Amino acid sequence: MKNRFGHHFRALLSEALKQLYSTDINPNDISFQETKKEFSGDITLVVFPFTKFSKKSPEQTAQDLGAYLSENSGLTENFNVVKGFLNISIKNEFWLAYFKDIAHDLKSVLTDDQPKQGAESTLMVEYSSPNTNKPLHLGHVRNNLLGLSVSKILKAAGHKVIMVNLVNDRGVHICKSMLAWQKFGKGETPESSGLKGDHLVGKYYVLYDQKLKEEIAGLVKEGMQQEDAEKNASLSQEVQEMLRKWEANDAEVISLWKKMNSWVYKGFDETYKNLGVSFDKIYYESETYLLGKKIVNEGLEAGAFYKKDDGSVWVDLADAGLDQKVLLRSDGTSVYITQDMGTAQLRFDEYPNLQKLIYVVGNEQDYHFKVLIEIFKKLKRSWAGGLHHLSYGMVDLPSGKMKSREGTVVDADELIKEITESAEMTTKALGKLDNYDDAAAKKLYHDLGMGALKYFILKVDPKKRMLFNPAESIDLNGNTGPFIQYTYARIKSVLAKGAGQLDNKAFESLSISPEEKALIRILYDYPATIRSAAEAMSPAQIANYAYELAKAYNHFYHDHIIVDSADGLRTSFRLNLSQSVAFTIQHALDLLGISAPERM
RNA sequence: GAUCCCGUAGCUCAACUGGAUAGAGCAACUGCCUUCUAAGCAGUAGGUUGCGCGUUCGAGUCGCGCCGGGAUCACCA
Repeated sequence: MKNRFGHHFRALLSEALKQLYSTDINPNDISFQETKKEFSGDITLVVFPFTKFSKKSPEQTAQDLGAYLSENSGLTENFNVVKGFLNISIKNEFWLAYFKDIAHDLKSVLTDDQPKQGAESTLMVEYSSPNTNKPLHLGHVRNNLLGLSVSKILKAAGHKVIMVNLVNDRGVHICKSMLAWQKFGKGETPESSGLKGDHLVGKYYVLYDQKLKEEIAGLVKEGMQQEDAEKNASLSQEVQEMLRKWEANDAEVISLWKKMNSWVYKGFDETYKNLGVSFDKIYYESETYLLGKKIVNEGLEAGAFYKKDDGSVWVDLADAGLDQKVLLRSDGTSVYITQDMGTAQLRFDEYPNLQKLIYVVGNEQDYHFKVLIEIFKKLKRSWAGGLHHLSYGMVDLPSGKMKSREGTVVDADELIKEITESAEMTTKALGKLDNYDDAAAKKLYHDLGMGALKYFILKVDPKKRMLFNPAESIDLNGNTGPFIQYTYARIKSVLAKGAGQLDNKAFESLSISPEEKALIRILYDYPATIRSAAEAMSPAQIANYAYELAKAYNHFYHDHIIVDSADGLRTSFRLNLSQSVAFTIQHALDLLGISAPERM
């Protein structure tokens, strides 16, 4: 049971078991659940587990416990027993009292309900982490949306969160686009070509691959073996040479590298802005890739790692069920994981209060992070248990996997553009643009398009692989972002109509309809939903919650007149209820990075 | 080959971590705008939860074995 009164009833039930059956059960081992809607009641206790103590039938046990709880809880209206299920109805007064609180100040209720956590619960979320050799694609979009939303949810749950990005700005793959531009670019720039910087650089990354393939094909035609041709192709040798020069700080190469990276960053900034993501701090791999060697040496001295005859350094993780892993090459240079060891150490040095370091990285790197965590356990770092890989599934297309070589990658910028245009078309077709100036209309299209996209991606459990169907992602009906946004705008419209009629708050005397009670119940669940979503690091829980709430509100809206001149108290109640729902929807959407338009 | 993840309605996803008759949306069909936004509401239809054993009062959920899909197993990142 996620509700707070679950706690109240757990303690009481524990006492009941002691009184009635002389059995000691820890209240935390007891759980209540929501009553299914086909039965009457609010919360349900499954009594089967207790029959072995009561030595009575499930029905009789439920009766006994129900009578006890009913007498002693002070919250119980009545109860009924169906088979082994004890259904308890909570008094309307309880719901109305809670509602009075949130109608008075929902914001405080939300924050008061989260555990008080100070700077000692600082968390760091690393996400996005792009390569600077090509533009962002759909896979990055899922990463960015998850990283942003998880960060916001953790903040809402009372943590201090530092959002960081680790930009992969160096390495062979970066040199490939640099080399191709140098050889074939003829000085092309974003300005001269009109191309967005990251797309321009991406173009040369692709071009490198093409040219290399051509060269290899030529060599093979001349009689060389495929493998030798790949090694001996002048392009791949030049790339290696360029990387060596980069690492040797060669002025010309560094200058080219800086120039092209600056193009990419400008392009990324635009995409990030459209996605609504931001970072508190950006790490660059060019500045961190050498970190970690010291840790390797330390581990070597401590006997946690070992050196092979050729000079390479390894860690043996067999006792953790993993393999051996290389940490330093035989020439002494560092590999990918060495860098990650260094940055992790750096971050815990920089932020001594850091409780958790959360990596938002795709599940193809599950093994990598298992290794990283085991390494730090072996090094006996106190914070090793604070490393957490938030592993998310790949994004598939209806046509199958995204493959950059086959050109089936969905480009992030293109996607954003199309989805915004689609929102524009629908909005115009529905004729909803009275009194909008151009700027407001443009913002609305963007908010709706991004609302559709973000909700579509975030409503799926992060752990699961998901299918991205472009046609469905722009859908605005049913279980979609715009449906929830629409509900918000609709409430805003009602509130405008009832302006000035919210002040009468003597709700105690009101009887409430099932639809109204359902709404209060759902509102009541929100703080616990935030906690649960934070613990699971799952924006999907927030998305599903927002949908449930919007759906319940539309049901209520359909069945009841809100602004009723004949009944001021009821009007005030329903307006307050509507306002609370609007606030909660807006809050939940914000946790997903989605904005709620005032009208649409 | 080894290890890990996933199989729920035609499609996309839920199912409060072992509880009642497995729920939503899309697509299909049927109703509801003279009343606060119809991007809405209500209804019909759609299931042997991949298959088989087992654990127990109870299994989509836990265990074992198959079948199918994916990922990882570089001195790449």
